[in-house]
Amino acid sequence: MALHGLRFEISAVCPVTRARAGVLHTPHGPVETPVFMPVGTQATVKGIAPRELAGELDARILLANTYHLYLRPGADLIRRMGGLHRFMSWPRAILTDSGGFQVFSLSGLRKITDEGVIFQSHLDGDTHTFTPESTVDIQIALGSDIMMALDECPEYPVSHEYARMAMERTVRWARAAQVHFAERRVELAIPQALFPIVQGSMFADLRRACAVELVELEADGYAIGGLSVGEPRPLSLEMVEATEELLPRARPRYAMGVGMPEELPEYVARGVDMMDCVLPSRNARNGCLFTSEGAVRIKQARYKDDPGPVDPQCGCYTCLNFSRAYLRHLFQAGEILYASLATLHNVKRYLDIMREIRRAIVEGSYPQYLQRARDAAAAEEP
RNA sequence: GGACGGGUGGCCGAGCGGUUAAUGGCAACAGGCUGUAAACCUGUCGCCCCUUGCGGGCUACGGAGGUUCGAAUCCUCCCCCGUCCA
Repeated sequence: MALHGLRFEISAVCPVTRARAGVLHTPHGPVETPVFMPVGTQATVKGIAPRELAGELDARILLANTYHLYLRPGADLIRRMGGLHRFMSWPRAILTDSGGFQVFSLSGLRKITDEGVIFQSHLDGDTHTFTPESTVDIQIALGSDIMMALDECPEYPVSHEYARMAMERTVRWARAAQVHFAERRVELAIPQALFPIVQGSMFADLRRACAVELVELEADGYAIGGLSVGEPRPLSLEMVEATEELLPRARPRYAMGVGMPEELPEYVARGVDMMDCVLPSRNARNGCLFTSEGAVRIKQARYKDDPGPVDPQCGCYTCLNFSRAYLRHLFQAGEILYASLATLHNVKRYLDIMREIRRAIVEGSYPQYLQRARDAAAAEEP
């Protein structure tokens, strides 16, 4: 049995769906799952202070990005400043993405080889190389609680042949990362965890093959990556279904980069414990607020003189104190407070959804919850 | 009173005889955003018409005339605005 840096306790299991509720015991505190992890790419969830994240929002874990922090301000600097937690004054858990997604999204600036990725910085064009080993080292320097193995996230659509090649490379990289990490873990006596990432594009056979290979690593947890890259929504869920049953039940599963609010219960129903997505924060800044009654595009003229709160059901600072008219005004005026208030609300919405989901699982009523969520989502269809 | 410089679509501002309903920018409006190159990007943006495809009609560059096949662009007068000189 592998030495797990991360204890995962399953506290309740849905008798009908694949959903389960648990607690992830990280070096920086417990994380109740299913969990949504707000994205703080550059060591900040844009627009929200850690005081709010840990206080009102009560987020237990954030995402940060290896690629961005490596380029700026540099992993070594962050290490010298006491590590990422101290640097950004976030005492709770942090998961760092490996930079694999940037390999995908910066496709014009990179070259993939078996050894790793050669890419150009989007900041100054400098050439850099990421290898499975180097990204582990960077993440160790950052001091994240959960590190991700370097992977290749293919675009969509892609041929079966290419998807297979990328998947096999991702498996090789995951092994290399795991071996390197195992050495470093013993050497440094660090409590961090490392997740490999299941790839295989939208081909169930490749997803399964990948999962089988990765499970042999006896990793701390498993991520399902390469979703939400432009494919039809049902495909994402199918890929999770194809993968999930092969992953060890005792380990956390992380669906990377998903999803829309109404999709969250669907992933959980398919056995996903962890998710992250830029939607709540990015869409907030771009004028789209998620509410219990669907999306409110606060930038629309119809809210110009709307005195009501963004979401009457929401108890966040924004909803308790400000009108839609005021928020729209702030958005129109380009005021920085808008981003802050809007992001606070959207992230709260996501975290609230996850808390509702968890409560339903624990109470044994998740199937009913899921049905209600589906009905509500269907009612909001145009 | 005189000398210059100006008045362009919601605003600023190009154009200075013809493919100009009129470059740009801003504003406005709509849409998009899924491990964040994103406080970003795309589209629309005079009015009316069969949504018919680079389609048709009307009204437009301070006002009124004029020159010309053709004018926001040239000429005349008038009205405003700015700067300077008395």
